[in-house]
Amino acid sequence: MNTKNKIKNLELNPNVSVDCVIFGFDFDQMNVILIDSGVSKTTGNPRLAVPGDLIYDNETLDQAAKRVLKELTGIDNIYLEQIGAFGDPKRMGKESDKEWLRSIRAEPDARVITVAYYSLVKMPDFNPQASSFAKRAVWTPIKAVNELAFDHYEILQCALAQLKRKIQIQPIGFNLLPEKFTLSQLHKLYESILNKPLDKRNFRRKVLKLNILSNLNEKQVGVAHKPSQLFKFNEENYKKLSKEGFDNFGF
Amino acid sequence: MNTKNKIKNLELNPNVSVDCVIFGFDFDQMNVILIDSGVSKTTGNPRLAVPGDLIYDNETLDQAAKRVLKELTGIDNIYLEQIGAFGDPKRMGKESDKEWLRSIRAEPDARVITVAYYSLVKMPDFNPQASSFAKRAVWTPIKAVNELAFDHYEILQCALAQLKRKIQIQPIGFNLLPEKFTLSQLHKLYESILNKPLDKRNFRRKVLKLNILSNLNEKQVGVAHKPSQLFKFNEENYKKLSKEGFDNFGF
DNA sequence: TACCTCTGTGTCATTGTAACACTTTCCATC
DNA sequence: GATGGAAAGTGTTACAATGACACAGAGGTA
Repeated sequence: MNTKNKIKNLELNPNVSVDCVIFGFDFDQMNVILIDSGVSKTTGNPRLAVPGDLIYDNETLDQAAKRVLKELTGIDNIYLEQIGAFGDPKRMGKESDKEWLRSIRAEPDARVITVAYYSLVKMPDFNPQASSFAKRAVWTPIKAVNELAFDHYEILQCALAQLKRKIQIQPIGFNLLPEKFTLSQLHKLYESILNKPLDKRNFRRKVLKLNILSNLNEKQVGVAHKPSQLFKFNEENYKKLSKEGFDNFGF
Repeated sequence: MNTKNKIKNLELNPNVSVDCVIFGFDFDQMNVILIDSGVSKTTGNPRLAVPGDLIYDNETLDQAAKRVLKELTGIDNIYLEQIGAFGDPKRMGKESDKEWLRSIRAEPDARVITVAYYSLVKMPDFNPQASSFAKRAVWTPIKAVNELAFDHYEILQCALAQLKRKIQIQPIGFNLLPEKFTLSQLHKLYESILNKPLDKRNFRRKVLKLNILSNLNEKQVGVAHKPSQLFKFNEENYKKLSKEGFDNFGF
């Protein structure tokens, strides 16, 4: 019998955690927020991970993901989408993982399954502020990520795969750009996510035909070349389009 | 502190379960396996659910799903794909759910999050045999399903949505048909899953162009109309096609 | 004023899609 | 053995989407 106080319902559930993969784009490449919990005594390297922690028994998984993200990075008010559950019994088996868990968990040996979430945010609007057991929380270029704690590298790869799939079906890319953006920026974003070059003319044709961009009739200023037109995402048109059974953003 | 014996590692984890949505096709409509755990004293109706139960601490989620499915229905040796995690704290809140849980769980009030899986099988090859706490395990037409225990109705709807998405990207439909099948059967299957009529000639053209069907040069026998050609799924061609970056089954 | 850099644009050939109706083949029945 | 029923099987056409491809324009910098 589990001795947790089920009446208070304010206790951490020792067996279920959530992890949040937060993507941002800096006009050059895709980035992800990682937390650093200090140097591992086992490996001598920083213990890097995606923000995540145990859930409370009285919150939904979605709520837990939002709460944990806020507690560890200060980031709030974003839409998180579930990736799936990860539950290999050995997912926390590395010695450096165990060392970390002993320092933060009441039951460091408990078997934990985690539910992963991801989200896309405008990088400049979200400056992660480390707190709780995170010593630092920083935007990291995805290409520079190699080893992460637990199974977080695998989770990141799943998140990337889901992002690729999703961006071909829904115009989620706009979450990653500022209010006003150029077609070139959008173009570069798609190339970064899909990790392949896309023909400029064909890209423009296709994205403009969708009719979900509004030309602001403003130009870039202060650039050392022909200034670009600025656009914004037209939410009303997108909603109309969605209702008509819109389903193809494929590039 | 959780008092579970973490050394033995052979105890059920009270907080995590798996549920399995198994689809089958009977040449007419889509079906799903439901278990019946007896009549609810609260509602007077049978308690129907998708097969599911708690996981053990020493098995992966995938292993748990396979084990649970086998224990409750006798079905073995199938590929299960994860749908996602469901973790509303109120997901087991109905009185009839609680009544059921008290009869089968050591900790009937524990908060349980569940990880859902789905699979497609050839219906005639799998006759579910109820065991464990399942009194009956039966193929049920999806259209006839209305109320299920816990959040299983929601899980079923998610499984259906995933099936629709998936069948447009991968040729998973063949798992639902016998070795030898006719194009009309395949056609009807797609119509059943996508829940909309598809033009016969266009469907045939498209599916034949993919070059993943082998014409067996055999005919149906004993039907009261022009007999149909029989085909089988050509796995080698499909594998070739996948490698070349095949990504469109869309209808 | 020459040059650098990125913006912005059109055509054509090919392929995919959606809509549409009649003949063929087998069995069953009379 | 003739008739009818039931599903199989088959082509064309108009239209939309795709992919490949190259050069002039606008602004800033040196």
